[in-house]
Amino acid sequence: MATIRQVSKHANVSVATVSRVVNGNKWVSDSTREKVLQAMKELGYKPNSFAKALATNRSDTLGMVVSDLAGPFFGEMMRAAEDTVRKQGKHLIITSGHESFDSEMDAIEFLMQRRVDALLLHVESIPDNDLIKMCDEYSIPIILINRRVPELADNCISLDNDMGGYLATQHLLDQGHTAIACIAGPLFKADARARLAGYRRAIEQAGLRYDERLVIESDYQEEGGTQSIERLNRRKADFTAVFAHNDHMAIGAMKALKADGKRVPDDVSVVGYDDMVMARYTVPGLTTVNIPVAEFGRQAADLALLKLGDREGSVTQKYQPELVVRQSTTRPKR
Amino acid sequence: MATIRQVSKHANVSVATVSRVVNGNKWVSDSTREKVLQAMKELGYKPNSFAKALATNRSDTLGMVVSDLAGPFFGEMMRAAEDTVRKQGKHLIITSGHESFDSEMDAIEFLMQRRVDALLLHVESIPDNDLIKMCDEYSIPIILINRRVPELADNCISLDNDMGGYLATQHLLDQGHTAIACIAGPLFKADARARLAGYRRAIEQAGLRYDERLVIESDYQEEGGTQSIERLNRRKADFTAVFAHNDHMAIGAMKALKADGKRVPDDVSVVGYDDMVMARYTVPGLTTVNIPVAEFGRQAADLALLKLGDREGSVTQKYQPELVVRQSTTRPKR
DNA sequence: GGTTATAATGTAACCGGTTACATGTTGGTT
DNA sequence: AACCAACATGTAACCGGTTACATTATAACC
Repeated sequence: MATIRQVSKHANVSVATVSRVVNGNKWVSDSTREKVLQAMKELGYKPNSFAKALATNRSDTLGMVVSDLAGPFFGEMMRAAEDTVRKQGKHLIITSGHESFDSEMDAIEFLMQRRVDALLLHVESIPDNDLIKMCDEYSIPIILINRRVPELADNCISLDNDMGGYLATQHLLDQGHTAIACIAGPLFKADARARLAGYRRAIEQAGLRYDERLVIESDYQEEGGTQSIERLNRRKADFTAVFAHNDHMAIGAMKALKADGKRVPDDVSVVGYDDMVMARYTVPGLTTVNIPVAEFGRQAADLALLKLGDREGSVTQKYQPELVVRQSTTRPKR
Repeated sequence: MATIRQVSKHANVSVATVSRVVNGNKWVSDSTREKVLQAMKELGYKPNSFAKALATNRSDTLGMVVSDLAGPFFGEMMRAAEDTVRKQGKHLIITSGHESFDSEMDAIEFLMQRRVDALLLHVESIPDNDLIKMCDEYSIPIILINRRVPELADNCISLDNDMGGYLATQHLLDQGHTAIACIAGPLFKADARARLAGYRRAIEQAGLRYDERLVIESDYQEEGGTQSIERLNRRKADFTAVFAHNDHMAIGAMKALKADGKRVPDDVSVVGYDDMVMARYTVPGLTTVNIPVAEFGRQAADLALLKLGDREGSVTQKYQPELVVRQSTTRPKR
């Protein structure tokens, strides 16, 4: 692969001149520019990004860590982030954190070795404190996606999960439900806690009592949703509606209800959370809370570019979820 | 950020010695090694991957181009490829080709500038000829995923699409269908042509006549599936089963059939292709052809590593699809 | 003691760009 | 003719690693 010196020889100019042509510096006469471009084409010259990054101490690349490369959630986010970054002529390197502390740290290490200009992190296993330390230590912008660390508020892009839980519950209350079960995500996760808080807020605001027996802590898996219904049954809990903290669990719950001979929504209404693709295809269609996933990616990238000084303006950092009403909810029939 | 020279000063040794410690070279005494490791820790030293890559002319990184970062198909593939690559201590940079020629070339350009050690390409818009030229020009392994270019057979990981079309059609024939419509993908794409060829082979092998009026060329979109049924109706085509070249179109077709008052599978059986996640959630569950997506990613990575000499053994390069039977197909009722 | 093999460490050129600074050229002013 | 501004181009140091080769220290053998 041709180097800048080969090009300079071939075009009978100095390396500095070639560099100027490549970088669009204006101090080059038209005739020289032509000569150089010609030489570049003839030799198939492509600048070596390593040499460039080494010399400039800039990689023009942002790094992104996601929990998992598969899954609709991350796909949309990555796409939006990449689009945004590319429009600025920069690039995005995406790595997977595999939802484990070591692996997430590994991924960050890798990106730092590549000297990325900024980090977009969607990490779940690294505690707040380590993140705070990291922001101190590394001198590049670090954006946290779908996470809220008070000390790093300026670097967080997060969803108002409390509001989401509130919306879902309020929708059921509006329809006349008064006994609403809640299948929660693992409560060590902040988003599950916030969704639960929103649920509770709606319940109490409606003048109802918050009943712990109607709340089950589960695991965000479909199977967990199924088991949660069974656990509710064993508790002999009485309810006409279920709010699950994600769509997987909602689908699991619907299966369990069906197995019990209950009809959705006639006997029990169900609301999910996330609006995954499949929510459109279940029968009945799942009423759920939409997360603006693509927005997350776009805005995280924008925020990073902003901090790098490559973009002007400001960035919204907290998003409002929206309720998507389908067929899995209706007025209680009894 | 500390450099190797700072570390060498701090530990009172030469840069060569530090480099030896970092790279696990054995010509270092234990006491010196200790000293150096200590210095590295104290300064928080992280090797600059650019400098390293520049000096060694190796990046220990593979590049991957996918059509779209979102979508379950690519997600699984990326994950499998990344896992495989990481196990070899290397890394993967993924970029999106956005299904356009310019964009795909762009992505490749970017990866070449990063001097990746090999390319894993899932591209659709770059013609065979350009790919062949590329393989000549670049001196690194280039693996083509889900594509079959005869001249580059050794670098292709592909699915036997002909077999997939055959399997789907044969399944319907086995159940007794004799009038099977086919909603094809855009025929400028090789995979659609192969699936159609498989369909035709099964039909003719069964002693039936290949009837062009039962074949519609569509666009791989859900809406296209819907329209295809309408077009078949306008042609007054008579059929008891439909084979769609992907699940999106199959779902669109089912909707159109339902709108026509026809029941699936009692009046018309439907088979899709791809086994996307949603195929499990449609009603009735969609019979479809499974693509071993994760295998694609894994094997593409393995093949590249093999060619780089970092792995031994051989790699299967053509995969057999499998039929997944669900509830959308049954014996014809008339 | 001299010779030699082996281990441990250092020196400096090199990878391929960028860029501060030096130098050369041209045309216009006074 | 002398001077200067503006433009065009070249030279060489530098970014932070790797590594061939040189050098020195240590032990072993005759």
